[in-house]
Amino acid sequence: MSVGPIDLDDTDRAILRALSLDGTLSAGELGRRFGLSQPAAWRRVRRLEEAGVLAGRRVEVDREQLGFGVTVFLGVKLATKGRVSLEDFERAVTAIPEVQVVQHVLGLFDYRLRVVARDLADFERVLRRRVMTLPGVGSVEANVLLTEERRPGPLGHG
Amino acid sequence: MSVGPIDLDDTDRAILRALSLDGTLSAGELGRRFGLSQPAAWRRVRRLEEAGVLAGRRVEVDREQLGFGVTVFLGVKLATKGRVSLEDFERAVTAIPEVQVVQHVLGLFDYRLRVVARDLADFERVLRRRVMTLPGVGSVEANVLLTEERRPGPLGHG
DNA sequence: CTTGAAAAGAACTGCCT
DNA sequence: AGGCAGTTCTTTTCAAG
Repeated sequence: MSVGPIDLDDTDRAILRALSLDGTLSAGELGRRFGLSQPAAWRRVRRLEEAGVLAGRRVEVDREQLGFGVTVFLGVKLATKGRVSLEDFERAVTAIPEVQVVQHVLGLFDYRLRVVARDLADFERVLRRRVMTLPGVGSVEANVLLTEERRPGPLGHG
Repeated sequence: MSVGPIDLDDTDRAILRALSLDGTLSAGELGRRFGLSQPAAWRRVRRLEEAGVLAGRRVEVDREQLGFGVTVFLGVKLATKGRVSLEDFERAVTAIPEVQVVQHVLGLFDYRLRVVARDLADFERVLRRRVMTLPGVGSVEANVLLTEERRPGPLGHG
């Protein structure tokens, strides 16, 4: 797999930035934008994929369009946190379909969950019947998502 | 755009689930998996795109491969939260390149940020010189990401 | 819904500077 | 590294059942 440190030049970073916004861009289009031929752009993309920098391509599903208008972030603090209880918790939380993301974290909480629901009443059902009954749960804190903005993020020095 | 409620059948949901895992799947491959011809599968994908359910295609960039080994979630509570201070905060936070996601939330915190850094020393620099100096910041709480698992999430009833 | 075909475009290869 | 030319595959659309 990864054989060592990959160093990117400005063109690689421009390609990554463009593909982060629109994953459908073809090698030809990338080449047109950044002054490369189609094969040259294609070889750069393949190199980024082989290096593991481009880790995969995903579609973004708009949950609002599917009737899931509520997104809540839960911070979970476990009551007991031995090795076994972490595994129990992770296995159980993975079985809740409304949970989109499970993050094991260090700090005030032990886990952070991204949960989607149809509305607040639906969320309350998930919280009471699914989350609060998870094995080892101590305290749970919630934040309801209002708006979210994703940014390109850093790609290294230029 | 969206003209009303879109109802999906089991095949649509199967397609969405498959594309969430691998956005490169062709219409032909989707048809093979779910018992459709290539044009039939292609028409379903196009319908999902036109309905806005398939909101876009993105590449996933592995920040670890680029030397950003540390991801931290920050919960930010504002000291003053008038309309102006929200806008000031959002404009200023957007200018920090290390900030990947800005979420305006309701609850214990006002904003949640996803921040990436090269290491903890680098994160401390971002925290002290960039985040703590944002306009209107009250208290900041941090959780360091250990592991993260994304799941398909709910797509509606069957 | 299906199959088949055709046109366009994207991906990929080899060779050359 | 990059470009050019060519081949192959997929996508996209259409015709017809």
